[in-house]
Amino acid sequence: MSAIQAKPLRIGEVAELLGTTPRTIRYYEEIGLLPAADDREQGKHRIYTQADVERVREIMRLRDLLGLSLEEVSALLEAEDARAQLRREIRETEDPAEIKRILEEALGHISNQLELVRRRRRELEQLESELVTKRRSIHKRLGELDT
Amino acid sequence: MSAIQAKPLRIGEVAELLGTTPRTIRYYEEIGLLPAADDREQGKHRIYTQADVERVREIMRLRDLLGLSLEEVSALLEAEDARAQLRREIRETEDPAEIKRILEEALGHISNQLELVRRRRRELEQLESELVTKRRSIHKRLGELDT
DNA sequence: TGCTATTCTTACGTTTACGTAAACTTCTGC
DNA sequence: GCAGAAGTTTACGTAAACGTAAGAATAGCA
Repeated sequence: MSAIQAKPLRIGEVAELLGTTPRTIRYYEEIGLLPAADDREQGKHRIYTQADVERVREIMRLRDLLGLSLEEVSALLEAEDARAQLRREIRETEDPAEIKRILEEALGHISNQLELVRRRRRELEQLESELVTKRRSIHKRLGELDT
Repeated sequence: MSAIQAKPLRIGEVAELLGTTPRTIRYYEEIGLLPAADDREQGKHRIYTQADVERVREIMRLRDLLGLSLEEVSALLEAEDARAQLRREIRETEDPAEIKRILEEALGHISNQLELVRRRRRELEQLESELVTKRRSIHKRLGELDT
């Protein structure tokens, strides 16, 4: 499974990949949405892994698709990060009650997100069906025109 | 069919109905998104019909659901208004070629919107299925915990 | 008719999410 | 090892979409 680690990217390449700008990526780091590599010396170039790219993509997706503010995205991702951390801790825990608690909390978060996404999807479907109806009506009139 | 014309509303009532504020509604009028009743004298209260409410609702829907800027919403609604106007003119036109042209233009606009909506919906569905997968994996682990 | 809640107008303020500029530094290819 | 492209830091700028405040006017109601 372990994919070959793609070559590290620079900020401009990441930006182009995602259809955004370096400024945006720096900004996300600035407000804590992206982790700042703590071993980067002042003035040195930032480097990004594939995982970093995915994270930025995820940020933009939540921002655009769900219309969340960056602060909301932040809260959401922090919760996810916390869960990821806990998942690592789980490996060292033997207490099944504790594991269960952690998993159930994660479940709660995911269910909440899912609710959000589903509500949005339903609203979009509503809008879509209204448009389809409109379109059909136009088609009908165009058809009548030919008779 | 003709529904009883509900009583006219004041700006605060409209705002509450839609979960927004009077300021927002005035702002939409200010930038031309909402028509300004031309018979309202300076200082008099604005009054809104049910149709007005629906228009504001539509604006907010396009804004939130599709993530359009108010300028984009404006362009989109102006196109719709123009079509509505043309539909009225159609009744006075006998030239079928002209009618056809108008209808086909409308069709184009609607199809564009539909594409936009569908793309968004598909993206949301993608996100949704990822969340479902995550959730299932957690459920599975919770299940294993009980054995 | 008077009271009070609501609205109006005007105008400046605010937040979010970056854009832009400048002066300097780091990388990378040759 | 150097030229040029890309990146860094700092700091001010900005556009969109309203928020807010003040002073005056209006509208529904007792």
